[in-house]
Amino acid sequence: MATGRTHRPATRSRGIPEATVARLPLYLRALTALSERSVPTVSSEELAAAAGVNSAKLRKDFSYLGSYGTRGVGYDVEYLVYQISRELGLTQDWPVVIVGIGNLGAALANYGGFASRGFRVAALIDADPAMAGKPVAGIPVQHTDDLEKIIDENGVSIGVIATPAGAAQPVCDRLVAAGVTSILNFAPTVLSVPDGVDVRKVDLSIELQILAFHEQRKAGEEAEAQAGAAAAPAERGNDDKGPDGDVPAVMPA
Amino acid sequence: MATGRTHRPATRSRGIPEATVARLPLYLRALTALSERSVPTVSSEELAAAAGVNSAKLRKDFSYLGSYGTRGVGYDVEYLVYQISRELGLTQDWPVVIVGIGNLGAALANYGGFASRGFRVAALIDADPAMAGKPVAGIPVQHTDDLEKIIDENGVSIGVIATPAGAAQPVCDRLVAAGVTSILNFAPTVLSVPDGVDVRKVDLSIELQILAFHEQRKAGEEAEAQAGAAAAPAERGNDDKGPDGDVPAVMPA
DNA sequence: CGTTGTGAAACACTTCACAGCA
DNA sequence: TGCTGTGAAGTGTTTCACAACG
Repeated sequence: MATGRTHRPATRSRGIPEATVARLPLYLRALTALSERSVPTVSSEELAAAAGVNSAKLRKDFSYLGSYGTRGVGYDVEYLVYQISRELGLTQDWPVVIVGIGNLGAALANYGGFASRGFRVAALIDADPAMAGKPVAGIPVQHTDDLEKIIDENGVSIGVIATPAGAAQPVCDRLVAAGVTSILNFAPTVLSVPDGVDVRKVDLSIELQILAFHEQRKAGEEAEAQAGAAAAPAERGNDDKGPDGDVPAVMPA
Repeated sequence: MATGRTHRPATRSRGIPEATVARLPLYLRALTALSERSVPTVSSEELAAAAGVNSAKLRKDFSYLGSYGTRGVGYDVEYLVYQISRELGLTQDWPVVIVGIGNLGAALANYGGFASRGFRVAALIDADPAMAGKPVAGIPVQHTDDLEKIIDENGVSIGVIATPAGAAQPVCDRLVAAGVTSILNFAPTVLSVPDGVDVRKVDLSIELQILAFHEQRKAGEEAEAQAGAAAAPAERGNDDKGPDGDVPAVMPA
């Protein structure tokens, strides 16, 4: 996962577990694909496969939303798309600003997945005066000086930070002061925000580091297996990282 | 989510919990910053603050690695940097290929956070013949046709997919067939891979959708509080004397 | 002292397994 | 009959709280 929370869940939603919320977009994506293929209904088994989870989890997740299925049949695709969209708040329009229009900011501005889900890039903001006025993804870049005005005039409550690490906290502070209450942070730094403001982060290098950890472990296991260990190879592995392996670092006493 | 499961007692195995592994890069980043400021030691409290977690969790996490602290003093910064790096496998060089050199791929190629942590962009690959030979981030783009050869010659085991959704699975299949065993997927699609291959995904729009969910909830609470109205329809059974029932958060009346 | 390291308790999430309904 | 919805059991994670120790 690529993400983190800053402080308490505060209100534990309407009883919907955070883990479930995090999967709703996944279900929505799978359902949207089915909808485009005009599939009328889908079973928990099929939908789960399409979303990459197991069916018991999916049914449990849906049970938090309500009883939207029909026993013996499955779920109505269109209806479920609507219910999940509503639950996620995607039936309304969310104006978003992206701050920091470098490579990543530009990629985000161009990313089609936003517009198609109720997110509208209301403005692009960058500190470089040379960028001002230059269109990126068809939207003219504006200067940081006008940040507060832009937030205010567009009623923006969600901000995306794609600046260098050093600029992230000051930008964050200004966004929050201007009324933004949700922030998606791509800068590799910990942001501190007041209570009531949500921060999620995406750190590209963290994901790679986690992969490297498992990759290293695989290599260790191979070597070990080769060395003659019997090591029962797990039947039925889903996605599985074997237990031990790897050179002993320190045996915790 | 590419997470593993360790069935089997694992009594003595030094299995580090997945949640802990996911935080190690965070600690490492904080420690690196301290190291650059030549701070010699740090307490769990200070380091936890810098990493954005609480100190008990941090100590517990470190306890899985070994006893690297000194009671009454704290942790030696340099030593801890080394231990965590080693644990994550960052003391070795990881050649990585990026497939799909659009906006996002280019952003990734330019991202400094990789190189600084043992990841080396060994090659950039794109299906567009017009891109071939064009340097991005100083690295010439190569054509998809040569994918297998590139993987093989560079001993690549980690691949990054930044292609459009439709191209992701075929690219994934080829990467895996060529020997890649860890994949970081930016395409908004579920990849299926054989056992033994790790996939982690980063979906930009999913993060925004999660924010929208919470944002909507905030707005709802506000309105509710203001209207002093009693709660929502709540069309679902949910009796169960479950954990803590519904959370206060909203002061009704 | 002050801070780590860690059992034990609390909590969160997942999976099982099957009753109940269309 | 086939599939949903869900208690209950199982597993993983966080937090508490304090003994151990430099």
